[in-house]
Amino acid sequence: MEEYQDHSLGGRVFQKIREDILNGKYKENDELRENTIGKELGVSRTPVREALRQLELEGLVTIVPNRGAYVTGISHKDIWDIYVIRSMLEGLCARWAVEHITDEQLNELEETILLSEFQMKKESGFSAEQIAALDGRFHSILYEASGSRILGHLLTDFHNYVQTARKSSVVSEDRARKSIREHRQILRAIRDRDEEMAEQLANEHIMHVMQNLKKQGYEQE
Amino acid sequence: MEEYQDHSLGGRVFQKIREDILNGKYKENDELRENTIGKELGVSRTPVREALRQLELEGLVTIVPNRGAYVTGISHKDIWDIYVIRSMLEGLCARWAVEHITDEQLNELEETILLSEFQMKKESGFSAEQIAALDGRFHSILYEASGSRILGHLLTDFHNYVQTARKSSVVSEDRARKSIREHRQILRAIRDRDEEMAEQLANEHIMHVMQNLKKQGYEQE
DNA sequence: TTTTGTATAATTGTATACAATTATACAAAA
DNA sequence: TTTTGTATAATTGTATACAATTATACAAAA
Repeated sequence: MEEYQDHSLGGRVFQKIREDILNGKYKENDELRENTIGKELGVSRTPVREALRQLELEGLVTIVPNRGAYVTGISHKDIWDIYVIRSMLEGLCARWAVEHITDEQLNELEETILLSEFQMKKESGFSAEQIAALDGRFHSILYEASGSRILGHLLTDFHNYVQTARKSSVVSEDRARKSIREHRQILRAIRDRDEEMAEQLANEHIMHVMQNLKKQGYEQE
Repeated sequence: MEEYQDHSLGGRVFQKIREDILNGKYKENDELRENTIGKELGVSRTPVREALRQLELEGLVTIVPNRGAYVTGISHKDIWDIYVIRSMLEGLCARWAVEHITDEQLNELEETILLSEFQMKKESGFSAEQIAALDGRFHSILYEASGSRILGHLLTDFHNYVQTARKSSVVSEDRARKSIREHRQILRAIRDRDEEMAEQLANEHIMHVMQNLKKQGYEQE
C-alpha cells in the first residue's frame, strides 16, 4: 500500500497485526500488549506502538489510555455494511473511470480478464488464489482509473478489509466464472463510454458477490 | 474522536498537525521534520512520529522511508469528490437511520434543529460557528443512528476532513436557513419511517451544499 | 563551468531507560 | 466470607541514545 509500509519495521508490524486480527488469530476484546507482541515478532515496543496507533485509526483496535489496546473485531454485519457501501462506490468509480481511463489502463483491464479466463480453462483446475489476485488487480486498476485519489483510497482500504476477512476460500468455481463475465461487461461499458451502464454493472457486480456471501452465512445483521 | 486522542501527547499532536494541514499552515509538499515539530510543540520526537504515521494512513501525509514526511495536501477536487461520495452515503445513512433510530435520538435531532432556529432568530445576528457546530451535531447523531459502525466511522472522518478545510466561513445566512429547513424535512421523513424520502432528502441536502461550494470556486476539478 | 567523490551534518529508524499509571497479590479489618 | 488498604509488579507514556540512512558542502578532476 503506502510507500514506507514495506521498508520500516513499524509498517510490517502494522500489516502483520492487521492480518492477524482479520484472519481471527486475535479475537475480539483480546488485549494487545506492546511487549508481548514485540517479543513475538522480535522487535522492540516502538514499532508495535506505532502499529497499534494506526490500527486504532482503521477501527480495528481500541486504545484505552494508560491501560492498553484491545481488538475491536469485525463482525459479519460490518462486512455486510462494507459491501453495501462498496456497491455504491464501485458504481461511482466505474462511472468516473469512463471519463478518466487511459488506453493503457484499458489494456491492463483486458489483460487481467484474459489471464483470469486462462486460469479457468486450466485442466489441472484453477487456482483460487490466482483468481482472487486477478480480481484484486482488476478492481485496483479501476480505482486508479477513477481519477479520484479519495475514492481510490477508500475502495482500496475496503477491499483489503474484506478480502482478508472472508479469505480467498469463498471463490466458488461458478461464482468465479460469473465474476469474470461481469468484469468483461464492465470493461465493455467503459470502452463504449457508457457511464450509466458502467455504473449499473459495477453496482450489480458487488451485489452479486453479496448474494454469494449471504449463502455463506453473512446475514444482513 | 477516539478515546485516547485527548489524553495522550501523540493524540494531541496528531490533531494539531492535522488541523495545521487542513487550515493551510502546512502547505503541499512541505517537509514535516520530527525534531522541528517536536520542538515547536514542546514534545519529543516519539509522539510526533506516531502522529505522522497516523496522518499517512489518513492520506494527509506521505512518508518516504528514511527521508521524511511530506504534506500531501487536499485539493479542491478532493473536497469535491468527498462531497459526491458523502451525498450518496448520507442518503444511505438516513435510510438506515429510519430502521435503527431511537426515540432519544429523534429528540436530540429535534433539539439541534430548535437550537439552530433559535440562533437564526437572534437580533444580534447569528453565530456562524454555533450554526456549524449544530450542523455537525445533527449529522453525527444521524451517523450514530444509522446503526452502522462502518458507515458512521466513514462519514465522521469525511465530515472532519471537509469541515476544517473549508472553515466555517462558508455559512451564508441564506444557506444556513435553507440548511436548517432541510434538516427538518429529513427529520420528518425519518419520523414517518419513509426510507425512500429520507434517503432522497439527505442526498439532496449535501448536493445543495455542493451548489453553494461551487459558487465559492470549488470546481468539479 | 560541470561533474564526481568524499567527509560531515542532519535526519530518520529502532531500542531502551525512566516516569506515570494501572493491575495484582495479599494481608488486615469488618 | 467479603471488603478495603497497601505494597509490588506489570504496563503504558515519553524522552533519549545510538545506529543507519540520506542530505549537504566542498574540493578535485574533467
